[in-house]
Amino acid sequence: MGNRAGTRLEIIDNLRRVFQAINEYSKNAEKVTGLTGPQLWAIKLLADTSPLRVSDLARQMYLHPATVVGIVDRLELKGLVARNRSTQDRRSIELTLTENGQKVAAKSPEVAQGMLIKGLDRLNQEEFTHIEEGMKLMVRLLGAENIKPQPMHGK
Amino acid sequence: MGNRAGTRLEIIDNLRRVFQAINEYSKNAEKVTGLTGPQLWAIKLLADTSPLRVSDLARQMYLHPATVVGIVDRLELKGLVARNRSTQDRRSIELTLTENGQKVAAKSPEVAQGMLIKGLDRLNQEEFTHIEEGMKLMVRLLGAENIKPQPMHGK
DNA sequence: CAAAATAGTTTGCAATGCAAATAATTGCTG
DNA sequence: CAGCAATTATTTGCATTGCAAACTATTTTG
Repeated sequence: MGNRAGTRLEIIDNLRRVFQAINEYSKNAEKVTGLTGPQLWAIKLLADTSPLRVSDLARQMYLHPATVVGIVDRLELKGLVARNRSTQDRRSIELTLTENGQKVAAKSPEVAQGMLIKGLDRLNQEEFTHIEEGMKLMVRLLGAENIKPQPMHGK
Repeated sequence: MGNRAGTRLEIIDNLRRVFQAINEYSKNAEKVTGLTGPQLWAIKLLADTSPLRVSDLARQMYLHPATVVGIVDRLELKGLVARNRSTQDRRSIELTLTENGQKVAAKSPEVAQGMLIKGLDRLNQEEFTHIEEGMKLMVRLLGAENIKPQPMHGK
C-alpha cells in the first residue's frame, strides 16, 4: 500500500489480461464452430429474437447495413440463416435461423460469459462484493454508465 | 440483496460496458490520428523500444510476420517508420520511428489508459481497493494470471 | 562445405467494414 | 391522388487485417 502508482499500473495490466483472455475464448469459439466472431454474434442475436430485419440486426451490431449483408450472405451459404421477404413491408427482409442454425447457436460456447458466471458463483461474499463494486467503479471511470452493454467479442 | 443471480448479470453487463467504452476510445484514436488500431499499436511499441526487428514486433503483437509486414509497409508509406538492414545480422530489419513517427506516437491518445489512470487517482482508498481486488479476482476467474498483458484495442 | 534454421518478403486468399450508388417499396404532402 | 421524400436491402468498389505457403538471402550447425 502507499505505492498507489504501482498498483494503478497493476490494475490496468489486469484489465488487459481480462481483455486478452476474453479474446482467446472467442478465438476458441471460432475454431469450435467454424464461424467468425461477427458471424457467431449474428447467430446469437438471431437466437435471442427472431425474426429480425437486416437493418435491426445492423443496429444491434453497431455495423453498417452493407457489412451485415455480407455476413448474412455467408451465413445463408452455410445454411444457418434464412431470408424471407416481409409481407407487411415488402422492402424489408426477415431473418430467421434454420434448424441447423438453431443447433449451432445452442451448441456454440457462450464465449467468456459461461466461464464468468460459473466463476462468480464460486466466490465468497466478500470477494463477490469486491468484483461488484470494482466493476461499477470501472464503468464510472470510463464514463460508460449510459452505454448499452453489447456482447464482447474479439475482434 | 441476496439476489446474487441478478447481481451476477449486472457484473457481466458492466464488463461489457467497459469493453465497449474502451472500444470507442480506440475508435476515436483512429479518427484523431488517421491510423488504424494495429498501426497505432505498432507505433506505440516502437515508441517504447527501438529499434525493433520485424519478427520481434510480430511476437509482441501476437501476429504472423506476414501480417506485420503489411502494417509496416503502410506505416513506411506514411513516413512514420523506417526500415534499416541490420549490420550484425543482414537477414533482419531494424524498425525505427521517423521524427514524424515520434511526434505521432507522442500526440496520439493513450486510448483508454490515460482515462483510467486519471480516474483511478480520483478514487478514495476504499474504492481503490475494490477495483484492485475486483480486477485481481476477474483475472483469476478467467484463469488469465499467466497471460502477458498486451494493449487492448478495438477492433 | 553442405544442410538446416532463421528473417523478411511476396503472393494468394478470405473476411470485415465503410461509402456511395441503385432498385424497390412505403409514407407523406400538397 | 400524384409526386416527392424517406426507408430497406443490396451491389460495387475500396482499404485493411490476418493467415498459409512458397521464395530469397543470410546465418548457424553438422
